[in-house]
Amino acid sequence: MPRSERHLANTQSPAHCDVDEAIAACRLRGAQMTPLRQAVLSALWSADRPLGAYDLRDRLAEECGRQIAAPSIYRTLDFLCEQGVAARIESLNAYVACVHSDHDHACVFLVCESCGDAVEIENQQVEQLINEDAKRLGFVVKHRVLELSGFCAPCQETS
Amino acid sequence: MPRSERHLANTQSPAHCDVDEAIAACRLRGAQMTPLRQAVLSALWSADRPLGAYDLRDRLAEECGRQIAAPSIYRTLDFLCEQGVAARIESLNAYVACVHSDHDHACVFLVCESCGDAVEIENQQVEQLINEDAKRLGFVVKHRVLELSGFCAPCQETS
DNA sequence: CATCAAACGCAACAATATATCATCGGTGCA
DNA sequence: TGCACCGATGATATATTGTTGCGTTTGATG
Ligand SMILES: [Zn+2]
Ligand SMILES: [Zn+2]
Ligand SMILES: [Zn+2]
Ligand SMILES: [Zn+2]
Repeated sequence: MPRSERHLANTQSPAHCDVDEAIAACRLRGAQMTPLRQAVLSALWSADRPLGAYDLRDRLAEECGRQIAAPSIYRTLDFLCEQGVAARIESLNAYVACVHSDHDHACVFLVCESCGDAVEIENQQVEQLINEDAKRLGFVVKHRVLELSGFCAPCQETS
Repeated sequence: MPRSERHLANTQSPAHCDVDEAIAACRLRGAQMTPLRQAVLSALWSADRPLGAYDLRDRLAEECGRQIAAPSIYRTLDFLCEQGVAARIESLNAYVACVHSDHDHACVFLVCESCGDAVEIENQQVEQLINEDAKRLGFVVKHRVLELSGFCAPCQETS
């Protein structure tokens, strides 16, 4: 199931957006949504799992007919992550479209070791607890990496 | 301040161990604590920041007089992480000695973007909340990646 | 149109991680 | 003793991921 339909099955997070909304939101913030940036974001939305930078390059190559160089891919991904419409999953060296890009939040990913898919959830209580810890230590948080790896429900049945 | 003295300054986590205790604990579990494994773990304990696999290789080279190949380093680090006496920080591609290896827990790291150091804390409430989320979705958690990047207290004063 | 900054292309490179096979040393056993 | 076995390590090559530097193009703006 591609990311664009995934929210139908996710009971955790009521607020969602789609790729067009994400693009519109970036434009509203004054960001340049170039063809490449839109193409990369679309590719992430239509993927059924997190994509590495080089996966993305190959997928775009098929669509565009030409090879886009690695630096362009990385720059584009950096941009999309800064805009909050995509996110990097550190434990996979891969990227996904954020399904909650209509509001500020810390993405939490459940990454299945069997099927490779990553589901995004949100938990404001966790965010708050972590912020309190950081504050107590005088640590100013700029970015949060919250990833759980394991086995998703469908993959457990088949084992 | 190397990791081996760090606990004196950490008000968060009362329970701590040192490198010798960690080695002893592995032995009790029946794990083979070879010279290489002990050397790598000691290097992590005496480091004042997370070390990449190749950093470790270079440090060990100075001590041992010979180059240890990358695969050996990675195998050793995998072993130490499985034993719970070290941990990988995904957002840095680097490794640290775990300061709470005397009991099971999810490591939480506060990673400073300025000085590069990572302080480990523990938060059982966060662990529990995350486990509940996972359970609700039928997801079986095998591993948790909880990392906050930002700026530590000392580094804020100097900016 | 002229100007300027941001985005992009391109080539080379660096850093991180893995695959594969050979070797070594202890353990158990004929 | 001689030998098969197994886990740990060594060694080489290679794969994957990410970056730097620099020149060119693009597009917004006046
Ligand atoms: Zn998100
Ligand atoms: Zn799965
Ligand atoms: Zn720990
Ligand atoms: Zn710092």
